[in-house]
Amino acid sequence: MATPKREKGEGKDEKQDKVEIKECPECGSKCLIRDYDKAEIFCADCGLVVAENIVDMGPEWRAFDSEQMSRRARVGAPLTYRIHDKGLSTLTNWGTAQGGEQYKLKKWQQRTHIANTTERSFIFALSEIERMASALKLPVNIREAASMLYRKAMRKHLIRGRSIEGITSAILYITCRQYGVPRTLEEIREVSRVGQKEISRAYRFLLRELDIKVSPASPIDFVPRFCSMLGLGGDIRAKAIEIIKRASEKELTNGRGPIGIAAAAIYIAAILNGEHRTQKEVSDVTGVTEVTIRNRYKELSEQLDIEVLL
DNA sequence: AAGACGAAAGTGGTTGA
DNA sequence: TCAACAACTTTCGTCTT
Repeated sequence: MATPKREKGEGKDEKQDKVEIKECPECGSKCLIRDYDKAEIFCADCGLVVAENIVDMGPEWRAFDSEQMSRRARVGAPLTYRIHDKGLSTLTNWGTAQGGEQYKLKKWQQRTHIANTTERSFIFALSEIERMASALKLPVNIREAASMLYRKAMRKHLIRGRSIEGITSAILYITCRQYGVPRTLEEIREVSRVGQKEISRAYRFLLRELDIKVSPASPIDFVPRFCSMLGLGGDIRAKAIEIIKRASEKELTNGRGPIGIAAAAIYIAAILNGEHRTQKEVSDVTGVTEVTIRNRYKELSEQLDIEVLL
């Protein structure tokens, strides 16, 4: 796991109006994520913040931006599942034909109907992956990996009888994890059209059927994104990661949820660096409750001898 | 008034007989 | 298959700033 650090030649007076960066200077991956809200580019693989303050947005920008945000937050009109083949299949409904040309035609229609619908659902699945990945701001290589995983699941006939929404959501969840930039189940659910229960059902199903092995997510993997969402800079991110590493050495993270650990470490790191965030703020971003943040941060500060003064 | 605290009961997933 | 179990959530009253 690469340790996040500042980019080398980051001069103070270096004007960074337009930044065009193809790959991460740290790990060389093409996993750069451009976060317009926080105006920074960071690497999805190693968490390195490649560039900050890309655009200097004035206050007026904010208003425009929030409008754009709410538009982006809407995931699109609800789909109509029922009318997808209504017109065509009723065209030649002379259903009493038993043999001859009409029978052959009907058979042919049934076959192409099946081919059309599986193709349709496949196209729909890919567009769903694209839509959700876009809402989650995932880099292209993760989208491609997700599409490939869907093809694989299709080849093994794992799709039939299951909702495309559940499968595609679970596939994104899996792929993000595999690429070291895990999303929480809740984040996936927010851009999905189905509930958490169905997503995790599909998730476990896919892991079993494709026998994919996913190592449990490390709390560190969540830190860059959560920090970014809280408006916390690189120093705090580094501090939080250091806390997690020390906790991990003392085996304080065993059996604990990685998100809770990450949330607590960030909470502590922010206070230590004089940029206090309330437990509620951290809770809203991470999706774990304030109670869990409290419990984890009590454990961590106690066991690691960190003085946390509010 | 808001944030932090912690007890107690409830939930959903994992494990082991 | 079922019950025990651990982690986490929900809820809520209390203390602190």
